[in-house]
Amino acid sequence: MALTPLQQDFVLHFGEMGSRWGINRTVGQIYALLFISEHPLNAEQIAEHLGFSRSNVSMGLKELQAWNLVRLKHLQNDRRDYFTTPDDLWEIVRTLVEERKKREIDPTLSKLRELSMDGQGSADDAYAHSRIEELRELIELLTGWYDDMKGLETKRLAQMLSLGSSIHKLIEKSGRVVSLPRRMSGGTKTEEK
Amino acid sequence: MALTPLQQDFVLHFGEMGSRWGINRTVGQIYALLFISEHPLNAEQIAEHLGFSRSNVSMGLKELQAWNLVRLKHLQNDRRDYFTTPDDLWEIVRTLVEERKKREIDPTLSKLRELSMDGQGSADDAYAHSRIEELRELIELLTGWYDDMKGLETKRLAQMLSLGSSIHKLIEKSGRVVSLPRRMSGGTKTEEK
DNA sequence: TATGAATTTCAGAAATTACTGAAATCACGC
DNA sequence: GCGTGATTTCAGTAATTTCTGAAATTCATA
Repeated sequence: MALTPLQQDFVLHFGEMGSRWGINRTVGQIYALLFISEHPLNAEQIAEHLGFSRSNVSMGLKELQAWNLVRLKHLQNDRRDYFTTPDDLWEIVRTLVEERKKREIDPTLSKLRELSMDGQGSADDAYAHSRIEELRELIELLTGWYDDMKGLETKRLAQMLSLGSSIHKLIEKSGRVVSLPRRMSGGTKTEEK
Repeated sequence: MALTPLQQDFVLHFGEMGSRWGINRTVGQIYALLFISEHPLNAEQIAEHLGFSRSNVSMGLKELQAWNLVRLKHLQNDRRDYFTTPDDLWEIVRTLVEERKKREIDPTLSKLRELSMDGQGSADDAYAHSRIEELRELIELLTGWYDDMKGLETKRLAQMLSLGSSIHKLIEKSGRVVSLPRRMSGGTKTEEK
């Protein structure tokens, strides 16, 4: 029942990193444990492995469910909930990015749009307004790109990642027309430094 | 000396978001204030604008300097330190990504490499080891892509972002050879679901 | 609808993190 | 070096977050 040293080390690392990732130690460890467990685990098993109270595990699992990072399974003749992480790592990454965007970017983008509307007149706000506007445009560009990319099937995505920046040579070869940016009129002010 | 409502709103929003971004309220507000201030500010001005203690501002600025997110300026006949954010938003984004990677990804990648070496024998660890290895490979792919992209000049980067996923059509047209992935032998197992 | 296992909720305790004011340090002009 | 102002450090306090055990709730089955 006890964890091997390898498992122990992995789980503890994720616990420590938790704080940097904006989750707490418990949640990090629970996720790590599920990630490297071949079979689904129920809350009690998790509590036992990690030495947390049952209620703490319950809260941690709730948090992970809110992040959409765990899957719920049921076994025959056992009404306890069993948890796993998706087998497909790409799915995990997609979820992680999506959820972080939702929590960390989207609220700010809304706020920027709002401020951008509000703050148009006043001369006192001229500079602040232009900065906010610039920031908004940049974030719109980045999230627009992301929204576009997330639709790609995994195979193509991996392909593009492998190509890396050398893709830009393809853009050049393609006649450098760079088919008018789809998304934004002018794009952000791209002054090269 | 007081902030306009627009500035106030912006600053408070960044303070609130701070916790989600893994920084604290103070640091978030200081950064926001510097970001929308046309001219550099010294620590005392910041403390005054935001209503924090002088020492808190000092710590906040230290943190922002550790993140490499502020620039230090000096004015004629004034030995106080004045702070600004870079004019170029792209530079800010690059710094942000780089620093977050350094804090949030790199330590985990090191750990995964270590565990990947350690945990090779034991049958008990077979599954955990394969999961760890898979995760390591995926992160290597992603960070490799990032390392490659970060060298691009801003103009090209913005161009690629505007193109979004339609780039993949260029890859196809280019003869679909997809010049052997530069970085990894096989790439992560790309099973399409 | 009563039972009991599984799970969640929640109030308080414990731990961590943020913030302050006072004292210490630093750095520059004299 | 000495004095003055700017900045940092730091120990104590405040605020926040995490964690626990006990009580409440849920829910399948008898």
